[in-house]
Amino acid sequence: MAPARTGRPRAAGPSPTGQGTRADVLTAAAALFCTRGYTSSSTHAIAEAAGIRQASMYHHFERKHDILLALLLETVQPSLEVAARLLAEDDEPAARLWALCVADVRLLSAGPHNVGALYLLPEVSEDAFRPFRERRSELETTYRTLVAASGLAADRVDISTSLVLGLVESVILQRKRGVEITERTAEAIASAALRVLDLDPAVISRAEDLGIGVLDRIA
Amino acid sequence: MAPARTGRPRAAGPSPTGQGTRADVLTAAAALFCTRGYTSSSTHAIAEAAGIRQASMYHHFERKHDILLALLLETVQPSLEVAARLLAEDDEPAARLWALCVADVRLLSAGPHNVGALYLLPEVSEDAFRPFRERRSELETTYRTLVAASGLAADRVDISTSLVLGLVESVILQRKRGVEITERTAEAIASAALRVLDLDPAVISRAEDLGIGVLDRIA
DNA sequence: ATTATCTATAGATCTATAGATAATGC
DNA sequence: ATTATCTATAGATCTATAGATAATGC
Repeated sequence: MAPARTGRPRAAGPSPTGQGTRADVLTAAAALFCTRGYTSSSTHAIAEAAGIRQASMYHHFERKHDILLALLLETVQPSLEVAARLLAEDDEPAARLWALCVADVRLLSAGPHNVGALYLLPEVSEDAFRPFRERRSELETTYRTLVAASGLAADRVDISTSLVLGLVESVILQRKRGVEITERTAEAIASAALRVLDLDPAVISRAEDLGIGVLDRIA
Repeated sequence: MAPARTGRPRAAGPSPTGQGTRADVLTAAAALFCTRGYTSSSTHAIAEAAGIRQASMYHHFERKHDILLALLLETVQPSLEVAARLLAEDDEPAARLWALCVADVRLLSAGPHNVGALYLLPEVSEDAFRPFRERRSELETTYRTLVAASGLAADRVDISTSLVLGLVESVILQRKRGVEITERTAEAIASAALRVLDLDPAVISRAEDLGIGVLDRIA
């Protein structure tokens, strides 16, 4: 969205993103929330980085909560879309799980800020962020569905799903440490996920091969 | 440490832990920091849970920072001790790595609070917590050393170490979701770590068998 | 006398609201 | 007239310090 054409001009110069004030605020808040956390990032600091005065943010967001909620939802949304498309495909579950892991690692690695770190903020368990937690829970259900369909003993589905999620989420901690995530890393994580499931090596090899095709089709 | 025998009596009754005020404060702060985070937990809220008035905390801790730092250091300390002992052993590296994973998962699962979550707080990257980050970095070095010694291609050591750490740390996120971690889970995670390294299945089996003995000896 | 607590508060925030202002649109 | 910004500020914090107080120890 282009900058507004009406309204009092900014005192501090033009929009840093050139995408309008809402985008300026979200970009500034993402940078601060990912590095310093939510409560420690004042609305004043966000506004300053967005190139406006503190009170002006309230023209675009009713409360500070709404800024983080918007960021969380726009972060999980692309993952949910990939997950929904994968659930509708007919390929082998292991190949689709591999593809989901690669896609999620790519999304977590993309962009200038480590937006996955938002999900680790303690404030996310507050009431205001329930809409995000529900979406996030849907995503985990997709992981669980694909794990279960990969031909695992039923009593290992829950723990295996957690371990797969742990591998994917490890890129968030990696980025926190400043490590750059490459496409090679994404595929290494997805393959590690299949090994964690303890599938037959032949099944794993084929899932990796098929997974590339699945990704091309849906991502 | 037993409650103090001198000093003005508390207005709010006896020490909740029965271990003295310092322990009361650390226990109260652990519960709050793990669930609501650092900046969101006021010194007033900590003091109230500890059974004293807000200002009385400053007799035991110079600054709020020092409370979190103490918690972080006492959380990483037992892991470092296990790691140091394992480095000094002669067993196969894969068996020692398996033992380190089990021991760390046990430590992360122990206690009433999810103290591992402290390590995920964004405030931990502030200057005041550098002493903790240094210890934590030593621990990661031990993981890397054991991974490297397990007979891996040199160009896979870094990524594999990150994945192993990710698996171990996944118990922090598990506990956040309310999942109880059992001994069976601890061993499942350690074994998953060896599979992530893509070691020969026979090597993995033996490492698991030997690992139990290593644990008995050092933990 | 020493100690650990207490009450009171200074000074620095921080969020959100009220209302003014300076643009464009009609 | 509408809009998006601005300035100013109310009211609610929150951390850390100052100094009083109520115990025990000697």
